[in-house]
Amino acid sequence: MTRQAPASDADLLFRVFNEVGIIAQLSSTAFERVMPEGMTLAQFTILNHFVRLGGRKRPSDLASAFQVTRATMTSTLQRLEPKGLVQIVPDESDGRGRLVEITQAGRAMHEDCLRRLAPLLDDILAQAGRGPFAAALAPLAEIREKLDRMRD
Amino acid sequence: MTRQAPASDADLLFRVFNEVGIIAQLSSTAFERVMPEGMTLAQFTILNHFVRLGGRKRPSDLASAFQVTRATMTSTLQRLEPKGLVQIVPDESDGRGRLVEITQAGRAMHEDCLRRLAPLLDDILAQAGRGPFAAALAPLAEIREKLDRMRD
DNA sequence: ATTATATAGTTCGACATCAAATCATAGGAG
DNA sequence: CTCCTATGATTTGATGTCGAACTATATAAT
Repeated sequence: MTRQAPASDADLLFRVFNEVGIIAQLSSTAFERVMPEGMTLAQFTILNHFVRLGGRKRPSDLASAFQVTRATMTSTLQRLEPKGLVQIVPDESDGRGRLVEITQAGRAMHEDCLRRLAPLLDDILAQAGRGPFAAALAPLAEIREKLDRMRD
Repeated sequence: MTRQAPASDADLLFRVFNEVGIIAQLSSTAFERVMPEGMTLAQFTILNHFVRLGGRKRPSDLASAFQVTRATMTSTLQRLEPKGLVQIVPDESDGRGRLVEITQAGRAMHEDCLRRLAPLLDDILAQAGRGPFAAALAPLAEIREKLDRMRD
């Protein structure tokens, strides 16, 4: 039902990356459609990080945590800060660095996002069940880890 | 090894979408780093479509085939056409429509891309093996299919 | 101390992407 | 035939993303 067996290993990889690309696309736009006006997945991901782990982080540490360039992180932080969702202060111990932390408004926004996301996740679970997700998680984590390591 | 079991179904979905997002990011930038100057994954994907299936397609059909908006397809075609990789002609049977087809230069570019991609795929296979890809393909296809259907 | 190299952050230009608005043509209802 | 709605394509404005170039500070080498 899911088509024929791949003709080669290259073909297999091609198909996996293709599915991954489409799912990333569909899921991120579905997420953003239910989020509060102006919030994006990239911005939410940063708020989520601080809600889970707390503390302060340098922009470059956030960049490597999320596998984006420092330039990308600069850009995203420049949208979060004016909205008052994060606060950025100079790093006293390093004249080059800055430190990012979440604000109360940021926590509230995160809560709001989670509330709005819940029905969407329920919908997806109702449609697909947890089966394919449970089956996909471990192999995806392994692929991600290897690709990640290849970058260095 | 791959962390703890998810605390909830929502958490499971979260993690899968997170892995998918990172893999999509890493793979597309890895692809683009080996491609000829100026070629992107989005552009290659279109050439690939025509090499595999031939014929002519309307932009809106391409858009739905690749799960992007018509606006996105317009933008990508506007980069391919000036490079002479595709040709766009008016649709005689519909005054609104246009028809896209690949050119000889487009086929040559596609060949070149494939040649450059091969070592990268070999690299990935050497690092990760085909195992995780084979394990991930079917569940990913199922997830994609369900998400896809939810859009309508 | 001076110089060289590395690192943190930003800026810039390019591309992909979306949503919303717009324009043109097609097709159907009266 | 006229009007209304649907559809194909484009434009516009915003965001995320990259790589490359740049500024400033830190660290190491001599």
